[in-house]
Amino acid sequence: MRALKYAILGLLCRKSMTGYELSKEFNYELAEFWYANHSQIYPELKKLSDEELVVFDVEITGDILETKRYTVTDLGKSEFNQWLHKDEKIPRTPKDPFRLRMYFAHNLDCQARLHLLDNQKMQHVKRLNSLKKTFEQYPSTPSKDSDRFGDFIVLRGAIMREEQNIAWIDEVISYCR
Amino acid sequence: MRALKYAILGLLCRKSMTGYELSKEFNYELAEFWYANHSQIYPELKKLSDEELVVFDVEITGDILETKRYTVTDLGKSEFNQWLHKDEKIPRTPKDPFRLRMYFAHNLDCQARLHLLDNQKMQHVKRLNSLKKTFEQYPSTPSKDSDRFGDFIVLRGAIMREEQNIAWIDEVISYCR
DNA sequence: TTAAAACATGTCAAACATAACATGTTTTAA
DNA sequence: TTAAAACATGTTATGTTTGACATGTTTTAA
Repeated sequence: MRALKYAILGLLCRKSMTGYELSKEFNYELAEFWYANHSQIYPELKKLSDEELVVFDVEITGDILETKRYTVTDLGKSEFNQWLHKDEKIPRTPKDPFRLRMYFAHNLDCQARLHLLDNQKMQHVKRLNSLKKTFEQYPSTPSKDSDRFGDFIVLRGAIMREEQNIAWIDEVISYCR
Repeated sequence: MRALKYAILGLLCRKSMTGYELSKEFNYELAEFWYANHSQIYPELKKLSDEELVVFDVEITGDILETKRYTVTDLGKSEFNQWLHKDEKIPRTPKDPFRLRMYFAHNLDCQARLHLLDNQKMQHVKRLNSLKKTFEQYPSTPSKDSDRFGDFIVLRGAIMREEQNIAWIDEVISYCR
């Protein structure tokens, strides 16, 4: 499937970027639905370059520091657009290590169970608050054709996901009392 | 982290099982939060056996078909229980290829976008209905100490997750019109 | 009786992902 | 001026996951 390939091509369709900049995207904004670290990104960029889906220019920062700025080619744009139109079967539900633990919860006494649940809830609440803070920066829904639309909807999705996670934990807590 | 190891140990704590039976668990019930296919399970069972966390007896089905029934040892039980008590940092949000696509939605015209969204929604509705059907088989909430409690809460979680997925898609559809 | 489905256990190659190793430059703020 | 943080690009080892290859037996239903 090579999702990383298309994630990179999509980002480069917006604007030319360096590997380092791409890496930051995956570790911050995009992280709500995709991530990759630099040890995956640099080799993938090389591959895309070999396939002539991207090209790069070398820039000099300061005196000698070289950085490669990648730009998507017409071929790259075309492959990206083809992928973008594809209907997809929904994947298997993603793995969830906490739910795996809770699946075996009957082996835990009430106190231990509530301890784990409270800890998870706290973390999800924290994440939700940070997402909400980011969301406040949108004064209104961006136009459905602006490139901020994508950011907006996935942010809304992340908020809904966290709210749902918390609601589930609350429900389990109520069963345990 | 070796989550599969603990998933298998947890299942074997309930009752002794063969690799084939474990495999079915991962491809049906457990699939809402964890999955693994037999090509992972058989090697893992061998490893657990080498580590003396499980033992097996060979049974004969029919005339000659050999099956290995695995049982967790005291050491296995102890390691499983240690793992079960562990507080865990919530992992990164799981990857979601459809949200990745929608992140780049501004490159698609309205019709193509709605086509993809409708298609995804349909699949999630289908999955939700099948989950709800399974849920109906629970006349009431199982006791929090029975081993059906785990099944019950993760099933509730799966239903909530699908409802949230559908709600998100509906919201995005409404923005696109 | 026979064909299909289910049972049953394994290996292997490729892809994907993570963390650590490796090396250096530039900017910022104390 | 100097130390820390951020910038910048790579490789390597390890572990996880998937899908295909491989081989056979037993049960069920047409």
